[in-house]
Amino acid sequence: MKQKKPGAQRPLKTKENLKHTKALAHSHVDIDVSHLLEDACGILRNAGLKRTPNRENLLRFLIENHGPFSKEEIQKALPKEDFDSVTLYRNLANFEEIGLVRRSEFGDGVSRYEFQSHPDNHHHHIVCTTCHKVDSLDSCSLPKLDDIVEKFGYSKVRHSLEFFGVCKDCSRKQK
Amino acid sequence: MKQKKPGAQRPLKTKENLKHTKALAHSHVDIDVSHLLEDACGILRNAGLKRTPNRENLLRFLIENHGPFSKEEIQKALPKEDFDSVTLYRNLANFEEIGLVRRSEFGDGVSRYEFQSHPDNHHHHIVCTTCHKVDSLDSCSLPKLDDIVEKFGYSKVRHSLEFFGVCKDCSRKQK
DNA sequence: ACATAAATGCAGTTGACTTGCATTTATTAA
DNA sequence: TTAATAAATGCAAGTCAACTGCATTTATGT
Repeated sequence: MKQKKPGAQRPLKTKENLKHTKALAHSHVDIDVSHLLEDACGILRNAGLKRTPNRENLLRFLIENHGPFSKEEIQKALPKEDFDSVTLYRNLANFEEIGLVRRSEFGDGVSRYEFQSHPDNHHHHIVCTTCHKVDSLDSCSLPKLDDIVEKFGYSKVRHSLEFFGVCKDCSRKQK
Repeated sequence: MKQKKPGAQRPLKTKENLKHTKALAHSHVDIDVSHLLEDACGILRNAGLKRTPNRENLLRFLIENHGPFSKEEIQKALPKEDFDSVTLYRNLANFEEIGLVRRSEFGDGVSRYEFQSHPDNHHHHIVCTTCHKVDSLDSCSLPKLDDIVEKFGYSKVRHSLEFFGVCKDCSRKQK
């Protein structure tokens, strides 16, 4: 179950594009964050995973900030006593497995992760091929490229659409 | 971007047999392949890239076979005197840059490449998450997941859709 | 508080992909 | 045809994200 990535392009500059929407003391946002965090921890528990400070900090960061983020970006944003790289990778993999986070790849050899409050909470991204900024697109339907260009001011737009599933042969064998 | 009429010659590594005007008993498929190859080489030339035996063999393989293929798969299929890995990577990168091939990633850490006879010849893939077999899907519009499941016998289908472009800031700077 | 299964983190490994550089080769001009 | 030269090649060595093994620590149910 290797999930390695190609170092296809150049290393990517990880600058600060985190949204610091840190909230006021008792806003809806805070309440939502707490709620989402508790939900997530419930899912952890159901999956037989422990609620560790590492995981809680990681989850909180992903819930409070709108990704997707690379491991590098996550590490910079977290308390440095947390997050040996190995632990971070392992937790992200765990979270992905139980559906708490979604992993994306943008062709630069780095995986990026974002919180997924619900499996149906599915959307897509547009990535600047120059500065690597990532914007999120709403729905799950294929928007017209022109609309995207217009709405976000992007030019030279291309897209990549891949489906993943279990083929007939494999699902037969698995039975 | 047409260049010249194809003389439809064999792709040998010896350089002085380019005048073999074969002509007969070949199927439409062969003719198409030759034609596509000549077109591709014209694009090479226009891009200032040389027509080497390596590149010609690589192009022919990609034209004759329906990818996408990993570097590993390509290497196995080609004459072993061709294709040191480095050269292969470099040529694939060159081809991608001038639009002759399209690179895809399916999350297993390996880039895959396929011939793209025309920039508009754009389609998508469905990948078995178990055996990694890849099927191609026709058009460029978002098919209904159910249809795919039905048509190809896939189950547990998910998809990934990413857009790439140059954002407002970057295109401003580039001017 | 205890037992224990899971989580952590260091060190070391993997593997896809790149880079540097000396050599070879396709192309263009003489 | 040949000479000039810019590009292509290929070996060795490097890079870097991501992974594994294992000894240690810790969360959790009893």
